[in-house]
Amino acid sequence: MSLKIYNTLTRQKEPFVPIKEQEVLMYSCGPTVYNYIHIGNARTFVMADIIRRYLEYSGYKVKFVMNITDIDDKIINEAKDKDLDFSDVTQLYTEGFFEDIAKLGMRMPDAVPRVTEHLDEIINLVQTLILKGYAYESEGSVYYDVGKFAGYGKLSGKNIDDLMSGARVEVNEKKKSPLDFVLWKAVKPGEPSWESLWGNGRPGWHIECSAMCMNHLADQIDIHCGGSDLVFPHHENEIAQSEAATGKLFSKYWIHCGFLNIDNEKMSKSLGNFWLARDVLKKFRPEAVRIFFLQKHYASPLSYSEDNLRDAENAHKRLEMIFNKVQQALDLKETLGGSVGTVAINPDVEQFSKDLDRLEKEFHEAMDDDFNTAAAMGKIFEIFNGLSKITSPKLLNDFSLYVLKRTRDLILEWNEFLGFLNLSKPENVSKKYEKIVDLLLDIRMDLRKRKEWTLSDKIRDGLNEIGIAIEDSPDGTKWKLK
RNA sequence: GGCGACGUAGCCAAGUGGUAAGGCAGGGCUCUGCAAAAGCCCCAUCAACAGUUCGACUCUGUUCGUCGCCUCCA
Repeated sequence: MSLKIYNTLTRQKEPFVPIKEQEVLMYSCGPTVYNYIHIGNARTFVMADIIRRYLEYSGYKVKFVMNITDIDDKIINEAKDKDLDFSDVTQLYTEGFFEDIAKLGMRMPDAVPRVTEHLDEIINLVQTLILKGYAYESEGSVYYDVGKFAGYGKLSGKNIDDLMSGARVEVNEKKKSPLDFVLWKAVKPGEPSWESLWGNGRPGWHIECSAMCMNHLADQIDIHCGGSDLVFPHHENEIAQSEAATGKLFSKYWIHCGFLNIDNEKMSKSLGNFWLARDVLKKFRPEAVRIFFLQKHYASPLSYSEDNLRDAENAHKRLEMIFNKVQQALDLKETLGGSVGTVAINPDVEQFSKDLDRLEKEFHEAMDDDFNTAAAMGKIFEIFNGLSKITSPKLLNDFSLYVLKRTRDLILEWNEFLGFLNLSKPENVSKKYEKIVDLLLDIRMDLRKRKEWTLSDKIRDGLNEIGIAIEDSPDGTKWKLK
């Protein structure tokens, strides 16, 4: 089975066929940097990153661009409130954005263009639209003449008449039609501005994405993505601008990520019901956040709650534990220099091996079915459930090790785009600290041998209180930080 | 008002015209000085009603409920 993608433009799932074979040009609308991103924003960015990396895993060469909008009303307002220059605001939150996406395990896009570095391209594009008759200048501003573009509304399924009748658009005498949107805003006193053919001003919202997309990718791209709230007007307007300017189809596929809801309402900065990604990440590990996202299809709304995050974190802990057991079994073989018993093939291991073939196939089918990560995660949990049964040291032999290694490698490959495990080295606990804990456990072991339970439990409870969990097992006592 | 999405176990959530993945929580058991951890096992008939069908949770219609877009928003 090959990849299918739900395309907002056609309202159906379609086979994915890029414009150029094996090469994918992909653009995602990035943040407007007037604040840190919230966890709902993060969902969209993480899903775009996953799609990008899954495409790479599937063998495509992907060029992925995500813009940063670093000039707009909200930024100007934030700068005024804080009595800062607008560039101080954008610098702060741009850096914050990079920190957040790194923490979330996203890879940097191939390019992260900023609006303020693309004024020439934007002005040229606006000029092209004027020359082609799709835009007009009015008192130093330039507007897009929506009525001139025949395909207006094709992405969002709206038509101009409906939009007119239900118009909640502000009346503006400078515009021919209330639906016309601004490409270039004439400067207002005290606001940052740039020179243009129409006097000083700044770009409107929408035009920057068209300009930077064309500049960093091409007139025609394969995938354009963003949150569902961008379908109208942002993406609709991008299409109008880009296609009017080039006469070509702008993006072949449009992918939209569902909202993150909170208390059954869309999380949004304007409603004030949001959690900053960085604050969520203080409470929950990044892998838990990713699993939380992955367990629901990207296009559906997802409910944020600490309970849901906690569930995902518990699930992650179990995956991590089982993965570590597999890793330990494989390490053990290296310790033993490759010679482990040649016990007869265990039926459980054999069964798992068969299941794995099936689950691997089903995993790929799920991912190829419009990036159904929820179903794909189900397969991963099934694999881990099977794994937990066959990591017992008693079962180790050449066959089981072969199966474990194959599974481990598969998990590592999938983790590359899903990111449900953290494979970086655990935080270094200082050697002294380790030795002190080991010493205490050594003493406790002696006490236990003498059946001095009160004292030995005192050590256990004391350690537990300061965040060190003790587990007695037949192989000795283990400890870990909680 | 226009357009769209959704309603699956205590919670989260896949999926399908032939009798429901997975996660969390919960229960039982094993191990164990106790505890913890881990392992094993158990845990739904798919909002309601009507219709199409040999057969529907899956198709059609109606009802109820929830949410989103149409204005800044990932």
